[in-house]
Amino acid sequence: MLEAKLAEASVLKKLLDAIKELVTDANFECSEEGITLQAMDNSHVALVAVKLVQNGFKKYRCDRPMPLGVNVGSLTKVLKCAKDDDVCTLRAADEADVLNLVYEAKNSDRISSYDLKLMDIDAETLGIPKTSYEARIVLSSAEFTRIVRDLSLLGDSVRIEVSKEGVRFASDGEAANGNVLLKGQGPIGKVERGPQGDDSDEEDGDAVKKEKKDDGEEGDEEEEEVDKEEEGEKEKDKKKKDKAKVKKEKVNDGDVEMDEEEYQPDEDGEEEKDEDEDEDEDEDGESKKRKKKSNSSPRSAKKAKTASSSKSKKGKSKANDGEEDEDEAVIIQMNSHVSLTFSLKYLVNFSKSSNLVKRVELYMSNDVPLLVSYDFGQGYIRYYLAPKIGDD
Amino acid sequence: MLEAKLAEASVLKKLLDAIKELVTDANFECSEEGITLQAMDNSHVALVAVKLVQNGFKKYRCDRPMPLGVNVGSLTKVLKCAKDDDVCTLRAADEADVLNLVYEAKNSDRISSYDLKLMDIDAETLGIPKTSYEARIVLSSAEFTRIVRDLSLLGDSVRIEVSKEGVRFASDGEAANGNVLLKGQGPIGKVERGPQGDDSDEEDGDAVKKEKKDDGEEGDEEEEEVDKEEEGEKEKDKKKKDKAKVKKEKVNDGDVEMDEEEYQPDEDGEEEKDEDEDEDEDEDGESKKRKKKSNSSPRSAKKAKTASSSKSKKGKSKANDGEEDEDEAVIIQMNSHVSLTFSLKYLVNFSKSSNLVKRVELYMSNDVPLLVSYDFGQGYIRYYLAPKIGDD
DNA sequence: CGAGACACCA
DNA sequence: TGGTGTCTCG
Repeated sequence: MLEAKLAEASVLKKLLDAIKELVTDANFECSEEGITLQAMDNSHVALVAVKLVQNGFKKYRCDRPMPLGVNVGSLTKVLKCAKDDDVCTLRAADEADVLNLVYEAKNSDRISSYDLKLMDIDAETLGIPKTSYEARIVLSSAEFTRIVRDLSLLGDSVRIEVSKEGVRFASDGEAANGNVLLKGQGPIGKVERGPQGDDSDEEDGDAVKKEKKDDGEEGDEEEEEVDKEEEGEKEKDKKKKDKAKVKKEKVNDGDVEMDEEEYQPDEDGEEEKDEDEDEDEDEDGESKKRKKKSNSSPRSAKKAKTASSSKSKKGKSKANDGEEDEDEAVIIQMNSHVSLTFSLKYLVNFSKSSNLVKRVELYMSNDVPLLVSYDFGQGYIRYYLAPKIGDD
Repeated sequence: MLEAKLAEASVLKKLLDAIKELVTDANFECSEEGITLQAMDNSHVALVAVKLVQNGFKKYRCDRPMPLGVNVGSLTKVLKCAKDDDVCTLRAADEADVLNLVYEAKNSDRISSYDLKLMDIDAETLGIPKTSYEARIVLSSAEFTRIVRDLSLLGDSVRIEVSKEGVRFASDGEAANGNVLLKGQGPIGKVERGPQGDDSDEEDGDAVKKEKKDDGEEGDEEEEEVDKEEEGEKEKDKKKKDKAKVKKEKVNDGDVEMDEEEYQPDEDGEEEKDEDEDEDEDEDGESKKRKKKSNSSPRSAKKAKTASSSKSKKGKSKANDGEEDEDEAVIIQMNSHVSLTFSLKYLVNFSKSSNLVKRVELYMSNDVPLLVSYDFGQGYIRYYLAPKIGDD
């Protein structure tokens, strides 16, 4: 028995709008912690992971874990029948073959009820790729949308390069080449943490296939071999980082809002700096400067809040003028130089989630899938996209 | 000789936008009472009737009845050349082969003149179906649009069911079933009147063909036989109702603004309650309560106003807070349980008229065409749609 | 201003 | 039935 009441149907509507062109069928996994969905896109290049946490619901009850296999297109249609501000209740009996959605108008003189046929979907065990990264970018989701849309006019791929200079998005096309450089707010610091969530333990990052790079002419120096040997490197690397992460989170337990400030980068900053890149010689210098930046990071306070964070954040930014550019600031954290090439088609698709929340986070390491994370108060939607191989 | 001056071209524009996809050619019948248009849609399933009453014009003169056969698409194009707030004058000489449209900008520094070629169109004598109904629903035209558009995502047909519970729109589709229940404002009363207009005398309700029901799996218990025998019932029924209606209209003649209040439901309320349904046992009680509802009915005052009613109404609802939900309230009147199935495609099409006026009225009786009526101050646009047969 | 939806056309 | 153009919505 599942009964989940959302205060506003709009969240669900936006989520499904965001994934409907990526995924045709998917299981909504309901458990007492909330509802999650994980699915590969149809070409198995991208992976999408959605979570709606239990306490983001007005009311939530799920007696025992149950997968609800839905056709995403059908669910999207049914959700189109909800007004954005309708109260939306999802119900499914155990072993039910339909998911019942009830929409109640705010003034409650209209009650709509929809029964969506459920289907059995093979629960493909999807490995979520590694959870620690060499680079983390936080920027306005609207700006991210704009960048990938702009570049998609020129070419099919974008090379995302994180360096001390900032983060550069570059695309080469038939008619024109273009690139966008984001400078970042303050000095570049170390990557302070991976995405927050409960899927940190799943470790087989191979669910997202490597995509054959089909355009762009630069840097094919390593190819597959590096891919293999990096895999080994990453494995060790990840263990190290997980250890570091544990320490970090313990420190943060005392004061969640201080997580960025209290984090000690010196240890794992040195540890994590390992492979291919050799431009990190002066990173210690940057680490020192970074402390100043961290103190002014708007993200630190926002990120730790749960549930209604997006609302409260908005109110805050209205209230005090000093932070109204909070949505615009670009935060760049980097342990080592990262350069990856991705299909713009997917990134454009991912960026549809920008209507969910003002900020988006990008996590990258060389030769592993990019993570694009939209964390809204009541949960998150995350996309993983394998890089095109052969990028420099 | 016809000369008809409209204060705002927008009315005509909207009217033609509303019918242009339903009708390709039609006669505008001009007489001293105004201009009417009646046409079957191209597949002869739906009938559309438009009236522009004489006193809704800024100036109106029509010496003798004349039909103006126009290609609706062409007229639409010509009307697109008018700005919404242009003063629009229609002119046609007797026996003319063109209709002249003149648009004068409000500041009158621009005068446009268009001559639309006329054509001879067989005046198919169109029977308007019966004018008294077992159920009457008045609701926000935007909400009606929304409901039929939502349900059209799921299936091809909608079952509209009026009961004491309210009015339910239900559609079954491949992927999902859905229904919308509107509760109605206040207790459910008797049907207090049919649509107001001058077409009450035309009685052959068969102009709108019965449409073969092609989907929906429930309730085929009766089929054709009932259809036949109901036809006889309706014939008697209609006579009774027409009598009642005459009486009613006489009452209303004295004070058109009071038509709902002054109407005495006891007589024809009893008379009209006749056939199939047996859930009217407590309707007398409801009739008494209904008076209270009627007094607060926003529709009564609004309906009778002419010309600029929609504008003034809007201003009013802004001005005094008590009536701002005037546009949202659902009024349900029912003599007996009604359940009919219609093609959503047509209803969606009809609902395009919602930009003409905030409220729409639905009139229904079992096994006869649905009437969807948009009454704006200067006239009306009404649609008749045959039910799919075999519905329960 | 972009994108989805809808109608028209081929 | 699919593609294209327009329109309205976000």
